[in-house]
Parts: sequence; C-alpha cells; structure tokens
Amino acid sequence: MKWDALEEEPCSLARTIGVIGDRWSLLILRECFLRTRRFEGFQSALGITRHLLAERLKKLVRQGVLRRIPYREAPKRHEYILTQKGLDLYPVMMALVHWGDTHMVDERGRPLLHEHRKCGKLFNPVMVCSECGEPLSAKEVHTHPGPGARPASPRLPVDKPAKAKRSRQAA
Amino acid sequence: MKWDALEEEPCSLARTIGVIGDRWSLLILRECFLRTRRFEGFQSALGITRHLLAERLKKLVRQGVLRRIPYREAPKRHEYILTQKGLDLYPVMMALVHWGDTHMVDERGRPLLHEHRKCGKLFNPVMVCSECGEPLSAKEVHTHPGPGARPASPRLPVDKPAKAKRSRQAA
DNA sequence: TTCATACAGTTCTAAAAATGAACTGTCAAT
DNA sequence: ATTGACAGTTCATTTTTAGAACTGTATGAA
Repeated sequence: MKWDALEEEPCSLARTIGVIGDRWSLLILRECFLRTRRFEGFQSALGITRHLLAERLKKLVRQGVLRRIPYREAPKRHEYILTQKGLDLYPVMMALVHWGDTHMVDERGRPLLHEHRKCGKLFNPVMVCSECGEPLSAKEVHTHPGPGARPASPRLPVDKPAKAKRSRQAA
Repeated sequence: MKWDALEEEPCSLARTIGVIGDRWSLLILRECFLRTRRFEGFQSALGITRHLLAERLKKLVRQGVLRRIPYREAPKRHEYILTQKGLDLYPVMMALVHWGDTHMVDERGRPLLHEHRKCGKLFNPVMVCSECGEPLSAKEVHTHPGPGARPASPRLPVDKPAKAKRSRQAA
C-alpha cells in the first residue's frame, strides 16, 4: 500500500493515521502541547534527526495541524504552533496517555498528573457518549455505514463466512 | 533514538507509541474491533504484506494487546483476539476516528456512524474530566510531575528561557 | 490418486525511509 | 575576526517495508 493512499480510504481512522500515524508526529505534537515551538526545542527534546524533524514539521503544516509563524526577520525564523485542527487532537493525546498510565507504568507510578482547572482536581480522561454521557466501551457501540462509506465495499469484511464450515470440530 | 527505548521513557504517551505507534498496528487493531480475527482476514482487509503482518501480530501478542488462540489443531491455526488491554484502546480508536470525522471527511460525509446501544442514538465520542464530567480541552489542563517522573529531567523542557533575550525586537 | 485451494506463515530481493554526521548561511555577541 | 545560536539541508549508511514467491498441512473435487 502506498502510504499517501491512506488519506483516500473511506475510513476516518485510516485518514487520521495518514496524518499523524508515523513514529514521530505524535511525539512532536506532544512537545507542541507542552509549549515547545521552535526547531531546536523539538530537536533537543526528542532526539529526532534534524532531517526528519524538518520533514515532519513541513507535513504537519501542510496538513493544517501546525501553523508556521515568523518571529524574527533578519535570519528568517519561525515558530510552529498548533492550529485549532491541531488542538483538536487533544483527546487523542489524552487517550494515548491514559492508556499508557493504565497499562504501561512501572512500579513508580505515573510520570505526569493532570489537573483540571475548572474543577481543580487531578483527573483521568474518560470517553463518553455525546448523547447520554455514559462512558463508552467497544461492545456497546454498533457501527453503520455513513454517507461517505464506499458504495459496494469489500474493504471491511465483518466476517469471512461461507468458508468457515470446516472448523465445526470446535463449534 | 532506538525505537525500543520509547518504552522506557518517563512518558505514558511515548510508551503507548512504543506499542502501537507504527504505521500498521492501529489499522490492525481497527480490524480487530471490527471482528476480524484471522491472518488472512487482516491481510486481505488491509493489503499489508504478509511478512509485516506476521511481525506486528507477534508484537501485539507479546505486548498483551492481542491473545493468540488455537481454533484448529491439524494444521495449527490461531485466532487473534483483543485482550482487556487491547479493548482498553477503544477510546484511542474513537478519538482518532472522531478527529478524522471532524477534519478529514470529503463532501460525502462520514464513512461510518456510531450508535450507542445504551441510549440508542447516533453519537460522537467526547473526552471528559473524570471528576467533574466537563469536556476537556488542552488549555484547561495543567500538568504536574507524577511519582514516575524522571528525577531531574531535562527531557521535557517547558521552555528554553535565558537565551531568548535577543528576540526582544518582537516582544 | 492427483490436483486445486484454503490457510498461516517464512524467505528473499528491491525499494523506501530513517539515522548520524557534517555542512550552509545569517546574524549577535565578544 | 571569531564564536555560537538557530534553522535548516545534504549525503552516506543502516534499518524497515514492499512485493513476490515459496513451504507445509489439510480438505474437497475430478
């Protein structure tokens, strides 16, 4: 599969991965959320090669996730800051962080705690249903093809029936 | 940076990326959530090379995200199914999908709609504070070092002060 | 009995991407 | 005149990925 083809897939997950689904983009964005704005800042915080950093920043700008803003004229210098589209990735970041907090901590505990300014408490992010407010889990969600679904699509086979007859020895 | 080093970083986001932050793992997991379980199913749905698919499945099993369960003896065959750790990635998937739905759809609209069985409505996933239930945004959250933070860490410099004096021409 | 097909991989070579290190160019401070 | 900060670019080397073919067990068909 060509990697750019992802953005044309009739799947919002695939398209999102086309934008931020490589090894570095999310780490660069982590730095953005931690208020890093400049090339050297990203580079020294992440240890990414300068070559790749330049590439990734360009891509994120092209995708509208970051904006490149001049902050000095003489030797042209720019800062990279999150656009609204970029800020909207916050739930993605929090979901990833929370999974790591839940499943990947060592005996010492979480590296970072989050405080919600509105209520003043340390919190966990919870994914809820916009309609009823209940926390979501995979089993309580049913998917339907939407208007942008591929018309007659063999792309997401929910099952491969018909051929599984043979495995009756276990059923 | 060695890629395995990510899992030792004192950052839950980095550790999570160490597990699922490559080009294919999240797409494989998408298929898992859509109830694909077998090698051929993943391969034909994704178009991933067989070689990589085998590698990624092994890694996901090693990480405890998938479990490899025999479903036929004669020619040994296995199914890959989500563990609880894997199911816990659901908020990550939903966050990614929702961002794609918001920022990456074409004129035709969303490829997939989600229905919440509990309330019967089509919904969007919303990330809220576990303490007060309000939706979260980056600006309302303050981070503190937790118990697992690196002791004297120059790893996540919130700023590079001291040297920025020169750029006063703009300030 | 032979042949084709399903399934779950493994092996191999070529192509693409990432790493590491050095280099470029502008300006400020010394 | 020299040094250092900053934001890249260039290039050789290494690592990953893609693409295709191959392996091996078993089933069903001819």
